[in-house]
Amino acid sequence: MAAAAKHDIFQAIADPTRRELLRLLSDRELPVTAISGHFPMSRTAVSKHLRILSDAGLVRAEKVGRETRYCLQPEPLMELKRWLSYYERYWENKLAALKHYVETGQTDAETPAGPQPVEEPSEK
Amino acid sequence: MAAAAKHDIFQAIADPTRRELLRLLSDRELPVTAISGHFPMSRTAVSKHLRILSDAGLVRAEKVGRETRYCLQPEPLMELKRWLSYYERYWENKLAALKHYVETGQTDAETPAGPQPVEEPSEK
DNA sequence: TGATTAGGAAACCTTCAGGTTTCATAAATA
DNA sequence: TATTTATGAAACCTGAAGGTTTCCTAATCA
Repeated sequence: MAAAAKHDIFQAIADPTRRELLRLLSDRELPVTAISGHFPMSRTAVSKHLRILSDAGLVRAEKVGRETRYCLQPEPLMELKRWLSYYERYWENKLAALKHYVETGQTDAETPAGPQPVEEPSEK
Repeated sequence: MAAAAKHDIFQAIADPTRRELLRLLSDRELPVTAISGHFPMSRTAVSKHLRILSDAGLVRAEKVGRETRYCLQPEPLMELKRWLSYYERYWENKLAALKHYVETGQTDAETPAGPQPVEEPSEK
C-alpha cells in the first residue's frame, strides 16, 4: 500500500549520512539545498541519499513550487522494531544472568566475559 | 568495555545473510561448518560474515577443540534500540493522526496517504 | 604417525554504493 | 522575456563489500 520498499530499511539506515538525514528531517521539513548545506558533500550526493530513503519509505518528498521538501516518514521503522523485538528476550536473559553473576558470583551457564571454563560439547 | 565495535552495528545488520546468521545463532551455539551448511555460499564467505558480526560484538567465538563455536551476543542491539526509541514518538504521532483521520475525516496537518491536497508552505 | 577434519588467511574478481561533474528543465524573478 | 535558482538525470570514477579458490595450521582419529 504505502510506497513500496525498493530499498530495504536495514540497508537504508546503514549509512551514517542517511541516519543524519533522518535526524535532520525528523522535526522539520526542508528543501534539498537547505538540507545539503548540512553535509560535506555535493547537493547531488545528498539528493541520492534522499532518494534511497524515499525508496525505503522513510522520507516523503513534496514539491512546492520549484523546490522539493523532504520530511520524515517514520512508519517503516516499525519493521525494525519488530525485528529487534525478537532479540529483546535474549539480551534480557543476558542482563539477568549478568545481574545474577554480579550479585552471587555464580556463573550459571556462561561467564559474561573473561576466560571461559571450556565447556564440553553440548551439541552433537 | 566489551569488544570494541570495529564495525558499527547498523552496517553489521544491513546484510540479509548476517541477519539470518543472528537468527540461526540466537538459540543455539554452532561451529562454522554446521552454520555454513545453512547458506548457499562457501564456508569461507560465511566465516567472513561471522567475522564482521564478531567485530560488531554481535556474536562470540569460542574455540572448542578444533572447532570454533559461535553464539549470539545480543547486547549491542541495545544501541539500535536506543536509536530507534528516538523516532518512536514520531510514528506514534503519525499513528495518532491517522486514527484521528480515520475517525473524523479531518486531516489535521497532513493526509496520511493518497493524493495530497497540496498544502501551502508552512515553513518560510 | 599418517590421514582427515575444522577453520582461518591471502590473493583475487566483480559488482555496486557513494561520490563527483556536467547537463537539462521547470519555477521564480528582474 | 532573459536570467537565475532549485533540483533531478546521466555518465563516470573509485574503493570496498561480498564472493571464490587456494593454501596453511591445528586437532582428532585410525
